[in-house]
Amino acid sequence: MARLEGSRWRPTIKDVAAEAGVSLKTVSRVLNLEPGVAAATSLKVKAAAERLGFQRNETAAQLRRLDQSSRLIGLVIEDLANPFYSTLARGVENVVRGAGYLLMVASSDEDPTVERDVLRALLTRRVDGLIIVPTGPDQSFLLPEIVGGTAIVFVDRPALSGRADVVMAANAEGAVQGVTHLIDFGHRAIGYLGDDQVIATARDRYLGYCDAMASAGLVPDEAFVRLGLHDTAAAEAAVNELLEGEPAPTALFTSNNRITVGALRAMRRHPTPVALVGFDDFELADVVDPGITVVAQDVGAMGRTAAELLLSRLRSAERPVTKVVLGTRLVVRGSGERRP
Amino acid sequence: MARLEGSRWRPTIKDVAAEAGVSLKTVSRVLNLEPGVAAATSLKVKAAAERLGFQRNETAAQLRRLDQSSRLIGLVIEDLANPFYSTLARGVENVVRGAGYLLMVASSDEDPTVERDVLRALLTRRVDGLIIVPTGPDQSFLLPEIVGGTAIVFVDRPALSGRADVVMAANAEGAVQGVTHLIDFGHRAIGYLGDDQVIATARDRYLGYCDAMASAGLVPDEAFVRLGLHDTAAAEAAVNELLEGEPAPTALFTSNNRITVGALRAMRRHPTPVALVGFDDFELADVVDPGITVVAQDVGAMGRTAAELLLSRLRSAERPVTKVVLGTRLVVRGSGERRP
DNA sequence: TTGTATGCGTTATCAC
DNA sequence: GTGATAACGCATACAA
Repeated sequence: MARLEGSRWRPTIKDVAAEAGVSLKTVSRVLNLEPGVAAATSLKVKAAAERLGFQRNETAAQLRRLDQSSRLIGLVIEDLANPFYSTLARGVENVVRGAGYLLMVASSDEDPTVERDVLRALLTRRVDGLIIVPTGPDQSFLLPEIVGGTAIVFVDRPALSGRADVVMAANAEGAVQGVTHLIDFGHRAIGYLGDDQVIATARDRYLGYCDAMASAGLVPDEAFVRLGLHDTAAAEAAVNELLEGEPAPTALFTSNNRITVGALRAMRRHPTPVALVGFDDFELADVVDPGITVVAQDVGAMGRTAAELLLSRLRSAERPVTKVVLGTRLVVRGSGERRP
Repeated sequence: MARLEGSRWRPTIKDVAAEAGVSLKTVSRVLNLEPGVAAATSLKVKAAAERLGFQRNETAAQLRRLDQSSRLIGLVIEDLANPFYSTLARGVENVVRGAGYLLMVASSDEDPTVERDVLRALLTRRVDGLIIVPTGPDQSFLLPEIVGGTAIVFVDRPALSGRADVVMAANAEGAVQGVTHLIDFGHRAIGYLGDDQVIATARDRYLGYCDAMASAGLVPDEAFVRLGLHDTAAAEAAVNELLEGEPAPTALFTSNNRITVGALRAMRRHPTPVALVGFDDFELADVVDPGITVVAQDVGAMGRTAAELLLSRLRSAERPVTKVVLGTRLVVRGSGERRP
């Protein structure tokens, strides 16, 4: 097959200037649409640029510009392959690209070390702003960056309370909503499946579960609570255990999309149907039988909101720090309305 | 709430040099781990950098470096929110980040104009390489970039045949496999649901369908073929039409993940069960009842392979152009084994 | 309307 | 071992 020969040479505005027989500055003016260039000169320059296949080196331009802005936004999420985060990322992308920014994405895999590494990498590239799903308990190493002029918005989970903008869901309230729904349908033995409690959303949702139970005068049976489930396989195993227990819960609250999927796998193999409400909506929730009742958050809106906050922060660093809490919505589909 | 004051000043190596009482070049040597610096000097410099919170400006470094490499990879896919592409993206990310590159992602929404715009934006940022799911019929505008030294790998669909590396699935063969499976189970009236035929994968899979039918001595009934379906809603409507027709097909081949989801929605409302085989696996394929038989491709592997090809191209521009075709795998789960 | 000189933050060259 | 100086590709200030 053919070989690719990269000459690795790219024309600069200097080359264009020589080609057009004008000065470097005139080329710069034409390319930046600055006024004060004769129409004929402009045409000459454009033709020369076209002939040479000139393409501006945005990296060099950024270096010299007064504001040093890179028009680059960094996004750090847990896992790009998780539909929750990819939907979030798409929301962010739509807004920032509409404003002329390019998006750099990195997955942290919930590992604070990885998170620090990718953040450092993004910062050395001088991104104008960062949208971060924070991992671990302490993001204070980012404070100097905020002072240094990098805009930062946390999303899904709070961090650097009061020092950076945050967009998140009403996690506790949403969990209360979902668990109360199960209680309203007559359930008392409600199992709870949750992620690692170091994750803020996991803590808040578990609190919501406890609150809802307490409000109904119920005491959660510790045997029905499984925490620290971080993937579908762990959730599947935990649900299997719960359903095989004696007594078994009559209902389950699965507190994120990974856990709900794992639970569905486990429940397929169990003859006795239990009620199920999940936190997070997912694509086929309406297709399985029965449809899965969920506490839905608008993940795309969460991403868009975070991006808008970031852009607004870029425009005015003086705007007061904002925290946006997006409401959740109970979507009734059948699985949550089974009676004990 | 608090206000954020960005002083917008960042220390440079010049500042570090002054702080450490050495020359700029010595700081550079220390930061780049170049040999020939006294241990004491090195410590002094490191301490000064630490005190000032120095962070190298990678953008400036790139500008002066001889190879001008940015350690940036651009990825252009159709839609980041589609699990197929986000899984692909994650595969790419894992490989390139492991090699010290950062990933810039952009969705083209299958629009050639958007594709050109984001590619131009990525190229002005001087990405070292591009991984592209090509949209539209002509990517020849990228040829100068290959010559200019940008490595390019196309993924999922071929482009610039023989001039750039490609990773794709065995689309026609996979479709043959799926449709033949339905034929083997006694189906003759097999409906085909496909995306817009300008998309290479859509064309190839439809060809596979036709081939499989022909091999069995069957003539596809035009009334059973619906093309140009680009989202779940369109697929759902098309399947509704097919299933309400007289006669209706006894089996369906849905040729991508969007279409399969739409078909499942439609089929939920139809009493007569039909057989179904889909192209692309998806997360809950084993959870719905019956499980969905699919022609699966390893999307993560496709992303990883594309990234590895790209890295290898970055290492040697002289390597012959390569085309990798990844096989598909029929996953039997129940929906494709219903008899007419 | 156009051009010259300077500098952004870093790496490269070459001298000491 | 260390440092002065040029240069990367472009924008900026200022001059003509």
